[in-house]
Amino acid sequence: MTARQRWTPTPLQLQILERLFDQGIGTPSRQKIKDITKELSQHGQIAEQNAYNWFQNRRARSMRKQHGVGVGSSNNKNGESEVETETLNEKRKRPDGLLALPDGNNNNNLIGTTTTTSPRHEELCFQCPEMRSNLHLLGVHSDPRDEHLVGNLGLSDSYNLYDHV
Amino acid sequence: MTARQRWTPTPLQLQILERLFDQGIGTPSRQKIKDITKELSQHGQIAEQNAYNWFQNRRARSMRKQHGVGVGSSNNKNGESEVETETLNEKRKRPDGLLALPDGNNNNNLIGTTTTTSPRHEELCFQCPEMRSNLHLLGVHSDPRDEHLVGNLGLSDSYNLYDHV
DNA sequence: GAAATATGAATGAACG
DNA sequence: CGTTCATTCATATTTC
Repeated sequence: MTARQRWTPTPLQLQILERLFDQGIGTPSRQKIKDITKELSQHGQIAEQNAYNWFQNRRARSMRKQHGVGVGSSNNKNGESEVETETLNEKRKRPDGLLALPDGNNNNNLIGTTTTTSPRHEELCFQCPEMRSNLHLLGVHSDPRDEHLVGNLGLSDSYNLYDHV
Repeated sequence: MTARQRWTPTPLQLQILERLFDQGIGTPSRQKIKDITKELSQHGQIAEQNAYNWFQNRRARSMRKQHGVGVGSSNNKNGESEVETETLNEKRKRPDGLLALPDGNNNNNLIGTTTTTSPRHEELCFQCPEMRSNLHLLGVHSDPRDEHLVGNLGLSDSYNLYDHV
């Protein structure tokens, strides 16, 4: 069983998540999580728990400047609120113009004992699609069915955005 | 340039780190990390994050040795006497199966030159790890806050209410 | 020099 | 919510 045990968000999903995190402040409500998950499902495999964890991790990572070295940047003792402005931080940085990557060897199966020394390394796996997503309307379904997919996450349904507008 | 993209501890630093690790500090607190980093700074360049990561990796590595991964074949490379009786607590078990994604959508055609004129292929080729690597190298990791890129991400107006302008 | 390995770094998931 | 564990990724190092 070589299935992925760990969810890995696709770039599109990441994009959406980042955007949501950027505009959202804190922990999304449960309904929101469901909604987001539903939308993200259109772009890849995802569960509500994944989205929830992602937001939690994201927030925890954002608030890691004064408390601990935690995981992330080197050391940021600034008192500025990074929660909304961490745009300046660059996490996934790749070194300067050294990205002249060798030809894509599309096989990193390290456990494989076979010597897959395929001499042909013609990169062929790059069909990067447009980043534009047809992510249109997020279903504003007023379906308050309470699914216990992730159990009680302790999410507060305090501000239901749907009711606000 | 071409400097150490990755921190490499000097032998002296490694010595200190190992000694500290041997003392039984399974989880050094942040203050400890700071202190240790201070100490290590006298022997070479280091950041708190480095020390933190080092301890994390060290601990994870030790745990792995004890339990034995048993990936696939009987790839048992035991014989390490370095593992001490530090913290052989019970390993955190994670009952899988919850997020076992079906492999139906994992067969991403990388070549993509087929006559698949399907209109929506946004996330078609973004599941395999090898592609992720290539994408990283190419810096295709989408900019989180790129407005025009995210353009019609379709953050529906319901969500925009957080965007208090 | 390429493959195999060691290991630092990133991150999803879980615990308290 | 903050912290920690576990897994993966990327790169430095070693080996052949």
